[in-house]
Amino acid sequence: MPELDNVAIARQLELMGDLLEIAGADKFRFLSYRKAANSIRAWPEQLSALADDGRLTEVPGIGKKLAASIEEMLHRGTFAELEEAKKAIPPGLVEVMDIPGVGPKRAKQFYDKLGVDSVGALNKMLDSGKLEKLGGMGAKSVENIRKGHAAYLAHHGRMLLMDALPLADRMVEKLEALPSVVRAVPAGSLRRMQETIGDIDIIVASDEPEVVMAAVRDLPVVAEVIASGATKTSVLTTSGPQVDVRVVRPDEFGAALQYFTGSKEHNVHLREIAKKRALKVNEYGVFRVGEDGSEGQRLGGASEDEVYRLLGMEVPPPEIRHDTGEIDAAEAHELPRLLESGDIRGDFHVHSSSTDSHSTIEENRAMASELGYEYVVVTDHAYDLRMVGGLSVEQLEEQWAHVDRLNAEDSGPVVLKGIELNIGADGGVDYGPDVLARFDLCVASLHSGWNEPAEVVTQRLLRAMENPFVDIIGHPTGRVIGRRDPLSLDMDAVLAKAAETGTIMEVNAYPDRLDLCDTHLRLARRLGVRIAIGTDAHRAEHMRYMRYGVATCRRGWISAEECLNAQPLDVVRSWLRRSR
DNA sequence: GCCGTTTTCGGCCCGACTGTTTTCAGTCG
Repeated sequence: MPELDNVAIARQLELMGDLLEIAGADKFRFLSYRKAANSIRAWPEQLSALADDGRLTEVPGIGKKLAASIEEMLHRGTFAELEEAKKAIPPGLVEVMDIPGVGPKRAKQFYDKLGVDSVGALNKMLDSGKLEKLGGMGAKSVENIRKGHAAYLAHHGRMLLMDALPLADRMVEKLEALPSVVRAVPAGSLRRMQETIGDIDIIVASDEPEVVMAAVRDLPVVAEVIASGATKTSVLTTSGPQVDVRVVRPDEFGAALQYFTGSKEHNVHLREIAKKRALKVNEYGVFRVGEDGSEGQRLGGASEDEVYRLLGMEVPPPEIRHDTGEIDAAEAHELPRLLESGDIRGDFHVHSSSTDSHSTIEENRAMASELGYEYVVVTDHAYDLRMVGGLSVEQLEEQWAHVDRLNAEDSGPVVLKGIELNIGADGGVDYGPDVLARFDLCVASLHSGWNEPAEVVTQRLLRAMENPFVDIIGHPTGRVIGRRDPLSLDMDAVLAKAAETGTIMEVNAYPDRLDLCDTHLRLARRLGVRIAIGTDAHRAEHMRYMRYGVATCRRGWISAEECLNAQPLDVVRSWLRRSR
């Protein structure tokens, strides 16, 4: 019986919540499953370990009942209630709810009346004309679901942050150019810098909403207007993603930005706290609630600072608003000062044209200079990755001589001699200690093993970390977002070994990797493991992806003190294992 | 199903837009 990790447990609870919702269960009952799943996904320890000590109920949202279900899951791989729920509602119906325009009620109706139990089955019904005959469904509703189904097929799976950010920036720029617009800011998952984005939310401050709504409908990137009311317009853009633009009065801007930045879980928790203090928070401001429960005096909401201040809190950075501890920290005025782009002094993972990059070491160095860096590391592929021209010792000698000349020439950023080693089947690396000792630093990465069991991959990684010349582990889980699952690894064991050996863990900033991810980073931080961001640039421009690495670190609560990139060169050297 | 400095019972966040409803339900965020 393979051990269920936290994500697997969270998924089962989410499925249970979805099935309960479709079945028409009490709202707060199914919400409690989702709430528990949310905190489990972010929990730094494995629940299997907590269960052994009888500490499951320490996780917020897990009570006696869910603790028992989780114990059962850990033993049997599933739990009785879920099996029962699956008999009542086919799990395929859950996916039908992913179609815009179909929620739990309609999904249930389609199943009960037409036997729809999957997206495919719904597609057939769309063509049959039977949907129109159902109660409460008119021609327009069916047409909306038809469009939703098309959008689901075309755009199922979310877009990468790097694809969404430039589109949002362009739209914001156009809107801010309007005379009637005071401010326009992207909110939602984009502002929280999530790895992937579903749709784009933009909040606009203006006293002339109708002018803004008309302007949004006329934006050149708009392919279709889905809905357009007095204060909200939803459009499909030519590149695919849906964009929702909301207009608020300038004195409501902070409240609206806070509200639409989310996350949903963060906001729910915030409003609970407000309510306990006889306050109400909505997208228009913070209000005192009257004795009779009526909405009383408006206390503020022009800025986000004001909203949180009225609740007695510091402002949590958008990246950490997941309701995974940031609200407690904000109330206690104990939020960490997170790493910022301005803290970054260099890049620890950059390839050159000596192997498979399009850019030379000089071009990388020029980019480092443009970015204001003090140093940049060349980490070309090592010998064993022959496929991309991994370097022989002779080629390395040439590169080192070249780097020495560059560093002697002028006063640009210092180029460090690095390498991206391959972790072999036995945990060994490409070169012997005599060669490894000559690098300034070594990154070591797994480039194989996607079909190996967790124990094997974990052992390879642990072995590599016992090599005193391995300074940094590159893209530790090997995932490629939307294309390749992470390696199955015992991350607790890996990070414990990193703490023990002083090995630094990489945050690979390449936008479809972002590896380590936020949850692993929070665990690393707890264990005292240090972090290095590398862009894995394969052309000099890729070094600009550093912003995605910084965002990932921020989502993992990493501060400048914990990040190698924020240190001056002499401190960098002192953190490396080889210098101890 | 969870949770408690108002509570171990009775709460649990809030509003906009759409369509088909003749007064509101469903969906979405």
